[in-house]
Amino acid sequence: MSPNSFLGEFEQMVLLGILQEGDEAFALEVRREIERSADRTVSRGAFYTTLDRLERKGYVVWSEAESDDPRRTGPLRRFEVTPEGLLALRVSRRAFDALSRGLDEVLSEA
Amino acid sequence: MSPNSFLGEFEQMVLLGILQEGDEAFALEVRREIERSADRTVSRGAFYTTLDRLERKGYVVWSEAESDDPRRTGPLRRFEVTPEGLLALRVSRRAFDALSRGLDEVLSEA
DNA sequence: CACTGTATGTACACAATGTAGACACGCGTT
DNA sequence: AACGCGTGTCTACATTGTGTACATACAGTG
Repeated sequence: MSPNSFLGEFEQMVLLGILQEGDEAFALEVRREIERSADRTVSRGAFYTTLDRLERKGYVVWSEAESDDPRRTGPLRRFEVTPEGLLALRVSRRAFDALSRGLDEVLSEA
Repeated sequence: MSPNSFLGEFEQMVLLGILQEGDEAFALEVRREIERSADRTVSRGAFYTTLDRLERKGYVVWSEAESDDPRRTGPLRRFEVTPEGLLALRVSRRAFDALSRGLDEVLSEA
């Protein structure tokens, strides 16, 4: 029934990161958010590649933004999750929630 | 800090499925559990491949079991999540929980 | 003005994970 | 013996994850 095309692990994180940043979802801010939350490093290459794939799937869109920092140049991409992206995220979460039901104790660290 | 080697989406599901089945985590039971919870089909090939990879990583172990059904033959694998597997699962979840913080409303379906 | 450092973003290659299809095997039933 | 059913294996290929090297632009410094 479901599209059988699940979001990858990292794709979900990127989507969540964008949502976290709200209106201020500049690419590298999102990246930093993920690094903070997941306690790991994320290379720019990996990050932009994933962003582009999500865009191709129609799960995110972006627009140029200007910045107050005069040193910034180029596009400065600001991202937004589309309704389709949100839906995909929800579908994934629902599956996880169902599979995690009753396992809270096991899954929470000692 | 973290191993930077995240569990894949499907790998997590398999781990969760095994935990759900508890002592009765026979391969195809687990598979059915995932199909139920995630509302999608899972081919045997895909499933066993993932199981083998999890085993190579030391995240699951299995033992043969006999069955009450005389028609059943061959190994009949019963799985178990190792402490390492459980840890990996927790690490992944922690990252997701952190990234999802405050997004409950957005993520719950209408 | 060239030279260096910082901040974005892009291109590309390769590794890891996800997925299906075809194959093997053994037991009951016919 | 031929067939169907329930398990499990092998293998090829698609998708996703990840790093490295590169390009561009501005500010500050000499």
